[in-house]
Amino acid sequence: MIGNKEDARPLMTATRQFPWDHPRFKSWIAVGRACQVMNQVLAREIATLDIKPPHLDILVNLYRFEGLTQQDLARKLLVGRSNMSMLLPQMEKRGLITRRGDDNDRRVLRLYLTEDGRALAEKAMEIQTKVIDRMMETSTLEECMSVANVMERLTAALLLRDGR
Amino acid sequence: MIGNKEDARPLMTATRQFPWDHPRFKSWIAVGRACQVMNQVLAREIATLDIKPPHLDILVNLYRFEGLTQQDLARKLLVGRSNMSMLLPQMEKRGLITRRGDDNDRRVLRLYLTEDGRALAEKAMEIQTKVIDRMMETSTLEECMSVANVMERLTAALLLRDGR
DNA sequence: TCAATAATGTACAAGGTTGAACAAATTGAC
DNA sequence: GTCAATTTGTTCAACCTTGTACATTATTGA
Repeated sequence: MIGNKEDARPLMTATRQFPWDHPRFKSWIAVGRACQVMNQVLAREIATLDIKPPHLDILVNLYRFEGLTQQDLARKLLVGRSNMSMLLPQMEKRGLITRRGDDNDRRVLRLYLTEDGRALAEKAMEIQTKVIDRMMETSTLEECMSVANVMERLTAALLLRDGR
Repeated sequence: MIGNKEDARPLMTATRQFPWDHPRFKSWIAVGRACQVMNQVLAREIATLDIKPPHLDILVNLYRFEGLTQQDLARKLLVGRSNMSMLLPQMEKRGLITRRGDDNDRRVLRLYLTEDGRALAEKAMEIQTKVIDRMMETSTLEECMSVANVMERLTAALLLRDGR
């Protein structure tokens, strides 16, 4: 025989293992892409309200948790304090939120939605819900819950391991 | 009877349905958070190579698909052309890539990794793979593949529906 | 009580991302 | 062949995000 099995095998198994061939790698890349597309679509949709994703996140969180401090909010959104210091004054000037000092701790500013802010938040959440529904309707509820499960485990693991 | 069944029911069903109570909404929020944490951890890890996530994406894609044009690359990464026009000259100055004009179409610039770029890409991909593995090891391979499946369907649906 | 330490919010510089306007090159229709 | 429409890459201004340094206020411990 000119080419026996021992000759051929190494050529196959020696082929470099590229990251993009790993199932976990591929899986995560898909997640990243989905997120990116999602954010772009969401950004386009809420542009009709003249806000962007970061403002949406702020509105939703203040709608849900009134009286948060800037630090609390930054932690919830996983961004830096300085980020809040840039965005919140804008939104205050625009009449969407108010910042009131706390009497017990004069370092902190507590955040509240104004009437306009609350109304805008509701409109924005309606849009957001519609986009998410449109997106996730390609999956069963069972799949959605499985995805949520995986993501929560994974986030917890990473946060525990690598601090914030 | 003072309170019959018809009285009680409305009080239950009339409670406002908040977006964050919808399984699909919650699921998606979990995905977004996971992505955010992941990118932050990845950014910290590859900072040792003095690059940031966007540079990593570029390196990996050029490693895999040599001779892409700037437009091709931008489309793959789902970013604007102008973004590439800002980042690529930096990377060229740094000696990681070369940009050569195409003789058949003198508008386009084709992109190639240099030796340094290729070496850096390999180091970066190693780090990226390690981070992803660490993150996804909280899930079974089966779950990973299910997640990938959901994400791909969802991305396709959104891209088809809302253009790029 | 008083000093060291920590927490909160701000200011600023640096850098990534975008969209619009632009020049150069290609394509297609007539 | 010629002119309009399209494609590619660049420039620019605007905005978001980050990290660092800073001032102010709380908390802790001698």
